[in-house]
Amino acid sequence: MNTVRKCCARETLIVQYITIKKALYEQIEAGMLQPGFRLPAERQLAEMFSTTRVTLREALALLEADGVIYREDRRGWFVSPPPLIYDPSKPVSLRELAERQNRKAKTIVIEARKMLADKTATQILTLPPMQEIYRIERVYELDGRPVCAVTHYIRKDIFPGLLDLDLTQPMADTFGNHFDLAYASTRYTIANTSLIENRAAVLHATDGTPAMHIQRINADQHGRIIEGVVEHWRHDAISIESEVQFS
Amino acid sequence: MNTVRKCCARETLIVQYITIKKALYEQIEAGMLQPGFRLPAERQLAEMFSTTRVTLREALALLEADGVIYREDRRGWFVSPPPLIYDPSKPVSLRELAERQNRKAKTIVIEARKMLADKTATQILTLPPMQEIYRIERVYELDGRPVCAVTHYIRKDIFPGLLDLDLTQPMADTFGNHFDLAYASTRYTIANTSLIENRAAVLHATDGTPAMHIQRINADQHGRIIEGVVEHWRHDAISIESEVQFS
DNA sequence: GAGTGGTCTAGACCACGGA
DNA sequence: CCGTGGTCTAGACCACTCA
Repeated sequence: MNTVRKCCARETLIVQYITIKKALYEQIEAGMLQPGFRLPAERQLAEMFSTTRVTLREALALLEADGVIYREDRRGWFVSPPPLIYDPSKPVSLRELAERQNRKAKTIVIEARKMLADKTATQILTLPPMQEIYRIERVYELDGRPVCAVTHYIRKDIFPGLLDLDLTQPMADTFGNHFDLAYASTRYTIANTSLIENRAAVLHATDGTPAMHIQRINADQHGRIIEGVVEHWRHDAISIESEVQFS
Repeated sequence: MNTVRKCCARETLIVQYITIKKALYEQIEAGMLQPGFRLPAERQLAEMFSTTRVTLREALALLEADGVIYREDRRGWFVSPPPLIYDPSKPVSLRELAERQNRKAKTIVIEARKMLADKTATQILTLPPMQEIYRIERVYELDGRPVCAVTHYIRKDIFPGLLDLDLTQPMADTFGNHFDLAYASTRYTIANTSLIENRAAVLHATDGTPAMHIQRINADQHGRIIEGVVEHWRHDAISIESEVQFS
């Protein structure tokens, strides 16, 4: 048994899972493995690298953290497609964004209902207590892969009857076409989290999958906060890019 | 032995490491554990939750992914302080940013040298081949904790003698005071990665620690690209927040 | 020098996916 | 129904940290 004993990343000693990570990475980068390609079974890979599944999975987790591969719950590991370039400072719908980058986007409605504003909603929309709002849960698919779980918190008093409209459309379009309101400004927050429970499930992800959390608070042309959006992206599926002029 | 067998996150069955994660999270949120507090030893925690170190570490990894705790290489797990609020669309130095948020920032120079532009530098600065540039590696400390590894790629022809100046100062100040140049626009990219090797070492992090990667390409008032900045933040230490008016 | 985290082994059972 | 990934056990050795 080729038991290379090592420890301590510090001294550039031999760390198996780093070695394995690099080996797999080279294969992928060299274009041997195309986006969407499924890696061999974990037990098989473990044997190929003369190690155990636990150690192998350390290497896979690293590649996942770097956005090189991703996991479908219980289905295996796949090579990540290039990320969608996303500019949160521009009011462009996902559909438009995807089209411009020659990707196919699809929006799926998971749930849409009227509800009493919970803590999150009250805070985001700066509401008084006991307000009714609309909450819409959707999933973005990119080239057939579910990559983002979105929750919209929307002012019910401003958008009466919203739930009767086609909720697979970009929200900005619906707001514009049916209510004559447009996004005039947005405040956004980006941080890292992990997917759990329902959010993981709708993205076919395992509990604990790393994700990028984007929250937007949108105001209309009258300066009113009309909507809060919380997005959880599979973090390999997205890259934030923006350009700013300083005045 | 309380061997709660479970499987599959899907059905909300009992998953030990999720349970443990939540238990620890509650303790922390309840304010029982203050920022900077060191968690008990892994073996101790494992025993407290009647499990093994491997499973316990799954739970810790989840909390780490959520930015609730962080790891100092070989020293243990600590409760994360609140993140620094960071707006990449504003030309504010880290020093100023930290001060405004009542935090203490310190910049440490790791290495500063003249070098032939490598692939990254050539690409970022849009240089012809075989150009000499300055590369400066620094580390940001926040309240005494190293949280960000920064690499500056700087046009040598535009900033002659830069290396003789005080490189612990904010780069914008140095550019302004000594060369009469200011940042006029920036293009930035945000993505996730993990820290490895040197970058991990300077932040006292373990190989594979999740990190936020921010790259900025800065132009001066004459429209020239003068500097590329690559930052790797411990991802619990930072939260991106910005506000935009659409025109 | 004791204790801790970093890394690794060699197994195991379960539930789900897909044939 | 088989193979796979998801989860877990019960150990082990090493190098580092810190008292």
